[in-house]
Amino acid sequence: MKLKFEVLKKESQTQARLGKIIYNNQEYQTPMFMPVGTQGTVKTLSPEELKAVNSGIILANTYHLWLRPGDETVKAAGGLHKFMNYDGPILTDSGGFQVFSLAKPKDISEEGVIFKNQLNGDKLLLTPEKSIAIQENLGSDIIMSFDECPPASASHEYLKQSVLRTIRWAKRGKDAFTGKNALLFGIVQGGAYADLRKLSALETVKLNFDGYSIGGVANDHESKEDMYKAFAYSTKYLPEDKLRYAMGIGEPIDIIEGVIRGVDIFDCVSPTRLARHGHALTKYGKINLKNAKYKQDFTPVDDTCDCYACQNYTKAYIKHLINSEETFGARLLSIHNIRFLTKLTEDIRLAIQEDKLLEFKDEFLQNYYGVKNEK
RNA sequence: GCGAAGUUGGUGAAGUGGUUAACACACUAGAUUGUGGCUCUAGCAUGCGUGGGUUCGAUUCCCACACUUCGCC
Repeated sequence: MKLKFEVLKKESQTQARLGKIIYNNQEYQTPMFMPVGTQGTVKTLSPEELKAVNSGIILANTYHLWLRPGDETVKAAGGLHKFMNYDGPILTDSGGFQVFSLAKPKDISEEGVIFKNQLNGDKLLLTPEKSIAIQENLGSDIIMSFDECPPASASHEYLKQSVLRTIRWAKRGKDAFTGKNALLFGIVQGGAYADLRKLSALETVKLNFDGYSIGGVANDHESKEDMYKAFAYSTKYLPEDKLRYAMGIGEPIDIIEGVIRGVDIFDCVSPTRLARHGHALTKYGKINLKNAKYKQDFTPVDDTCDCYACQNYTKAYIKHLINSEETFGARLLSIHNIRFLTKLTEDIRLAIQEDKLLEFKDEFLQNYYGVKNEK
């Protein structure tokens, strides 16, 4: 079934929107944070645990599932939902980010991108058409166009050529898309340049996608200022009635600033990756449970949190698990960190409802970056 | 009691008559934004068993003592 989206309310002080997604007879609200499950699993969490932290859409990755187990296998299983036993909406990345992170410039051509299969060394060609076909085989609900994601530090000229190529690729992908059961998103690129974001957004919107992504952000150590410009310059030209998705964004402050600039959905590996490295997001900032000061701290990770980890376990115990490389530690912290971000978006939605998003931001920042939690 | 070998940071250990005692693990702290869980960065012995001697200079050479391990009574 196709996912439906509608905007319920616009906030009075900012560009923020409160929205609703209907999927599989379930209702979800935006702004939303989406955990990443690259290989058909949000690392260490079961689908039941995802539901328990009030997670909605999750991500999966075309490139990884294409290589293993193969999209044909997932299709034979009845699609990714059945394969991984998850009945919520699934969004798939197109492999575009892997163009950025894995391919060398010489491997990128008009036809597509040549990858070396990291598992066995095979040479593989991923094209816009192929990417869409794989995503349809996977049974994705929200499909991404295959884009080129250049570093933020790239020159204006390079970024312009990249934007134009991404638009040509978007058109090819749209033509290949069957449109049966999924939404197809176009991707806006253009770094932090107002003219390029405008060009990219307007030309992509002309192709009439079901939603729009903002790509090329949070890479290459760009400044936050540039990231926020990229948000604003992109959403300015996007239709009001379609979902807007900031790709790869997940620091709490970046989510808030994105919402303020009209972004609806965000994804990020950070809650689960930070968890595996022993870090926890808390109301009073990010803490590192590897730090010696938590050795005998028998209080919860965040005493304002309602998650399974905070309700049942202490910092000292989770620290011990992390130090001992026990996977249960990573699981507890992943549950907590994802819950922290889904709770953040719940609070953001409430603030939009009350037209108090800027006040909420100030209060959040005061707690998160202000007086450090020393106890 | 006699003989042999050996004593370097939390651990395993390298090393040299002369500025900053290698490396690894552990530990301490930091990084991580469309995920390899990989990883990366930085810190970590003012001192080389104790005392004395030789020397311009000793962790390194010599002597004594202490301790450890092994062998023999």
